[in-house]
Amino acid sequence: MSSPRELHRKPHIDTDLLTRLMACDTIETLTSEVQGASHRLGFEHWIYGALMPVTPTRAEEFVINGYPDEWRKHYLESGYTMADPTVTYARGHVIPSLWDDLASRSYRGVNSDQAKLIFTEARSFGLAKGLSVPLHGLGCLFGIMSYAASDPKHPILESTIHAEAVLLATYVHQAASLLINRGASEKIRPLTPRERECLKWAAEGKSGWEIAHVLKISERTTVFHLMNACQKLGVTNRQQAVAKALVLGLLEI
Amino acid sequence: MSSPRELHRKPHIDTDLLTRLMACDTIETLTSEVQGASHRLGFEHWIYGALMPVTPTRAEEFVINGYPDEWRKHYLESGYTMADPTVTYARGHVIPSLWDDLASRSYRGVNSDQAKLIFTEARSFGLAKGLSVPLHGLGCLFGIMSYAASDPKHPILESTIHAEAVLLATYVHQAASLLINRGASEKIRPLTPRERECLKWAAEGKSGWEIAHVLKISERTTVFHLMNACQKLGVTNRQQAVAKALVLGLLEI
DNA sequence: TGTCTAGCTGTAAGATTCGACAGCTGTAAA
DNA sequence: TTTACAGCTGTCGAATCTTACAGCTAGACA
Repeated sequence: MSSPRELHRKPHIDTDLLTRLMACDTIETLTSEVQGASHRLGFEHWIYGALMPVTPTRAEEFVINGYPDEWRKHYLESGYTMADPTVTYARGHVIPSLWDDLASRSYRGVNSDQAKLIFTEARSFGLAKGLSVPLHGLGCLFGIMSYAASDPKHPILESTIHAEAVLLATYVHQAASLLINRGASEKIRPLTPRERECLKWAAEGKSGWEIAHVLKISERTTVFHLMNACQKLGVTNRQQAVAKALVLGLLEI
Repeated sequence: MSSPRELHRKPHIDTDLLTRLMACDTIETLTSEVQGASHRLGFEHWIYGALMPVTPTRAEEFVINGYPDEWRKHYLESGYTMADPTVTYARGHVIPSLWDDLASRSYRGVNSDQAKLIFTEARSFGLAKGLSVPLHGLGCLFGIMSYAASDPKHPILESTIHAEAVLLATYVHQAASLLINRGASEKIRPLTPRERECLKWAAEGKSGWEIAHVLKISERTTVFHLMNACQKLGVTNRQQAVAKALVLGLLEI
């Protein structure tokens, strides 16, 4: 085994930074802290985005970034989000990837030519070498933290900066999650254990009569609990109740 | 901005390792590779676990580990999984945490005394200082990669080993996901666009009649599509179809 | 003691879904 | 040309769900 104590140097990303990030209560302060941390890793540019579900089939974006305004503007006006290989990559992967690697192969049938165009254009805006870190968890569909350096020879993979960028990404993800949830308007009254049980069995395809027998209560009572669950969730029927409870993580296994 | 090129040293976790991990097609070879990588980070012991959903409300564990057999045996026999603070922490967080920090605070009402007991016992088996990395994504409910060193003075936070442990964890998560999916028995025929549309609206609480009007087709046709979707998913009703499609990520937003 | 909540139960009418019957068009691959 | 499949449509009876009505027990809390 190697002797880590002799190999270490002071990391760029430490728990002090985490404390500062978690203390951010506005988008501006969080952006400023992330900007500083990214710079210390040698990246002039960065962007964090997360897709938060608002209904079972719709989601809204949360984005903070330290990208050049002109590039960001051009990107949005061109509708690049859906064609961006870093975004499609992040949806289905967990390991970070260099932009160079993403440019050469296409994921999920995304047009490879357009992918290369996006990276070429990005380079012309000063984003020469990039790294994208997929993010998952905390109730978001998926998220992404991308870093970019103007120096095409930035030694991302040849240094521990690669790893530190991943660590910073998780910090930002957690901090952003706090910010987003702080602004969450909809507050759902917690479900009772019985309501959760009934919803679970409903999600397993059981009818009211079957749930009643499993829980050894009357069918009327399961209807009662499921109706209460529907009201608390603010939905119109069991399908939607099951769906909403699932995406909100209310039916913990 | 700092000059990363002058600060870097060769990382312990690199893309060569990633390539080797992704090439593993058995639990044994994967375990062996992870064992080596953990050792290079100064950790004698490690464990990877993931909870994969098999139905909307049930999941099964996938675990590979390089823990002492005696400790693993005692852990399982004592039923520690549900009380383990690292596990409950991983479920709701994305940033890595030292065991020392987990021992001092309790999450989700987990008995703090039992938490401390687990860590104390672990130490007696040679797991003195530990780090747990939560993992999410790739269709699992949540996962965890824990590292432990027998040296209570292992400089986890004072070095970039902290960050590299996170990077390695994502590599293992991706590699394990490949292994798990390789053994996935149940293959679901892909849903047609119409079936997905109908399921989406069903998840939004719409009735067959309403979906028909939204999609400008007859009610009979929505019933037809939803019935086909139920057959493909192998479920008995719409509730279960919505639930299963959601957890399998078939209703992409 | 009164109020709140969780949990429980009943009847009944109307809306919705399920399941099996049967049959159409258009496109694309073999 | 045949085959396959996506998409589409119909009827009908039975099962299930939704939503009214109305009322019970037990424990927690002020």
